[in-house]
Amino acid sequence: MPVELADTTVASGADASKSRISRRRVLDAAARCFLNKGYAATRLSDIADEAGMKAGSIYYHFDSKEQMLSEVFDIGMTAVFDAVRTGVETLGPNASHRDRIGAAIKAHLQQLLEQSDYTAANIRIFGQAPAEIQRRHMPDREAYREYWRLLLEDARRDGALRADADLSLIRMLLFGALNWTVEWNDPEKGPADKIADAATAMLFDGLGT
Amino acid sequence: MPVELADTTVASGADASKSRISRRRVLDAAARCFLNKGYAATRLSDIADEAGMKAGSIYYHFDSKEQMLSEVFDIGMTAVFDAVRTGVETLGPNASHRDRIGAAIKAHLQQLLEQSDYTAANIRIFGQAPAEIQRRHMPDREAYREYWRLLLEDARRDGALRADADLSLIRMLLFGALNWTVEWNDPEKGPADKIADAATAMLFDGLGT
DNA sequence: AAATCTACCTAATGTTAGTTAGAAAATGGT
DNA sequence: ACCATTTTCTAACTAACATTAGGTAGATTT
Repeated sequence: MPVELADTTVASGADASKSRISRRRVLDAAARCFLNKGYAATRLSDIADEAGMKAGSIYYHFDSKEQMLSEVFDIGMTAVFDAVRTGVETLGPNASHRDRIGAAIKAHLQQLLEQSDYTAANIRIFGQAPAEIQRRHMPDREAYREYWRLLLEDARRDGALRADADLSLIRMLLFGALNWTVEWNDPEKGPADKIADAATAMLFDGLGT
Repeated sequence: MPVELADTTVASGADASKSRISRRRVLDAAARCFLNKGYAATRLSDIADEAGMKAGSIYYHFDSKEQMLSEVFDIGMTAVFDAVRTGVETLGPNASHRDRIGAAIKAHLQQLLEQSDYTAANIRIFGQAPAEIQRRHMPDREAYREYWRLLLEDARRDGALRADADLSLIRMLLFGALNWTVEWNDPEKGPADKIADAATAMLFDGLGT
C-alpha cells in the first residue's frame, strides 16, 4: 500500500522510495496534461503515456482522477504561496511597499511561468474543475487572496498607494494581468522577470505622460 | 435542411424563421454551457435541457458539437470586435487617446460581462478547445489584437503613452486584467463600467503616490 | 529457497455521451 | 380538412474512457 499523505512512512531504511518517485512522476504528468488540455479533456491514458506507465497502473498510486486533480491544486497553491511569502520576507522589514509588492509579483509570476506546472494548472483550470473540488480548495485560495489584500492595504495605510483606490478591485485586475500570462506567455521567449517589472510599473506608475 | 451559414436562405415568404429561432436558442444554450462548464465537460444533453429540446434533436440544426463551438467562437469574437470599434468610433475623430482607449476598454468589458455569453465563452475556454478549432480562429483573434495594437501605438506616437513602454507586453497585461474578470465578476454585484474605469485609471495613472 | 510484497501490466466491465435512423408531431400553404 | 415540409422525439448504436480484477516479474523478507 502506498502512502496516502506525504512523509508519513514510519522509517525503514531506503524507504518506499521507488513508489514515492513513481507517484510523483505520475502527478507531474497529470499537472502537465491538466494544464495543457484541461481536466475533462485529459484521459488517464494521456497521463499514463507521459509518465511511462499504463493507465490501469495509475490506480496503484491514486484512487481516482479527481484525487489527482485535488493534489495538483494543493501542491500548486502551496508552491505559489510559499514562493510569494518567501520573496517578500527575504526583503527584510525595512523594504519599501513598492519593493514588497514588486517582489510578490515577481515570485507569483516565476512560479506560474517557470517553476510549477502545478501552480499553472491550478490557475488555468480551476474554474472548470468539478464543483466539489472547487469548494474543497476555496479556503486555500481565500488565504492567498487575504495575504495579498494585506500587502496592498498596508501599502495604502502607509501612503504608498492612493487613498481613494478600490483595493479589492485593483487586486483582481492585478491578478488578472498576472494570471492571464499563462494563456499567452512563451516560456522560451521572455523571462518572467521582465513581465513582472512591467506589471509593477503599470500598477504603480501607469503609462500616461 | 436547415441553413448552413447565416442568411443564405434564398427567399420564401415568412422564411424558415421557426428553424432560425430554435437554432439560435440552441446556440445560446451552448454558449452558456461552454462558458460555465468548459467544452469537454458540457454534454449535448446539458445544452438540450437548457434549450428545451432533446439531445438528438440538436443534430437537425448542427452537424456536431465542434461545429457549435466554432460558431460560438465566431459570434463571440465578432460581437466584441464590433462593440469595441463602435465604441471608439462613436467618440469622433477629435477624442483624446485616453478617451479612445477608455472607450475600447469599456466596450470590451461590457461585452464580456453583460452582453454576450458568446464572447465570454470565447475568452474563457478558447485555450482548452480542440487544437484544430483554435487554429481555425487564430486569424480572427489576431485581427482583434491588431486593432488594439494600433490603438495603443497611435497613442504612443502622439505622446499620450510613454515612449519607453513595451506596448505588446502592456497590451497583454491589459487583456489579462480585463479578460480575467470573467473568472471572478459577479454580474449582479458591480457594473462593468466601474471595472472599466478602474482599469483605465490603472493603465494611465497607476496607483502610486 | 520459499513465501511474501511491490509495482506494474493486461484484459475486462460498465457507464457515459456523441451520433444516427426512423417514427411522430407540428406547421403552413392550398 | 389535406398534403408536403419542417421540426422534434425516441431508441439504438458506437466509441471512448474511468475503473476494476486478476496476473506476473522482480525484489525483499524469513
